[in-house]
Amino acid sequence: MAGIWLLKSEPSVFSWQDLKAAPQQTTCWEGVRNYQARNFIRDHMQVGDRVLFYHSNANPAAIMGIAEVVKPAYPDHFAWNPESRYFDPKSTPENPRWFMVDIQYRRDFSPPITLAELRQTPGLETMLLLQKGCRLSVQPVTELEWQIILGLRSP
DNA sequence: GCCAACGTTGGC
DNA sequence: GCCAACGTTGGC
Repeated sequence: MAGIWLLKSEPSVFSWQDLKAAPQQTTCWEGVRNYQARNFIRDHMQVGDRVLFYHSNANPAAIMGIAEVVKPAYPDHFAWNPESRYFDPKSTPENPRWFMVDIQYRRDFSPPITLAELRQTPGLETMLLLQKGCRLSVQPVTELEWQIILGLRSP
């Protein structure tokens, strides 16, 4: 069964609007430099997985909409570029340390689902995003959490 | 801008 | 393997 994920992005770095404006409304998800997040990407993400796109360090912090994984994990070549902010000299083409997927826009939540709204929603109390101190930028989402969140913006 | 929470690094 | 120091995240 296809997985469900929540991806965090700071809108000042890469926003939901940036995704929608990208060619084919698709982007590579470069720059993940945390091992736990890397493992989710490399070992568990599949084409067709659904993605909640979350704006962190934003006002307000919110889930902006839904995207989908359209390319399976491949080496994050930004790690090999000394000019990149994501450069990591310990990652090489022969032995890549970091991986990314491509995601494509699917639809908006209108309005976005703010962190405050998520916190008020019954059934989401154990969602990883809402746990104190959880900084993980790639998080698995349960089917139940997904259904509850979709229900907040059912057409 | 503050600061708590967390992950990583590196000396020992 | 321990753990202090440091850097980063991210809500507020």
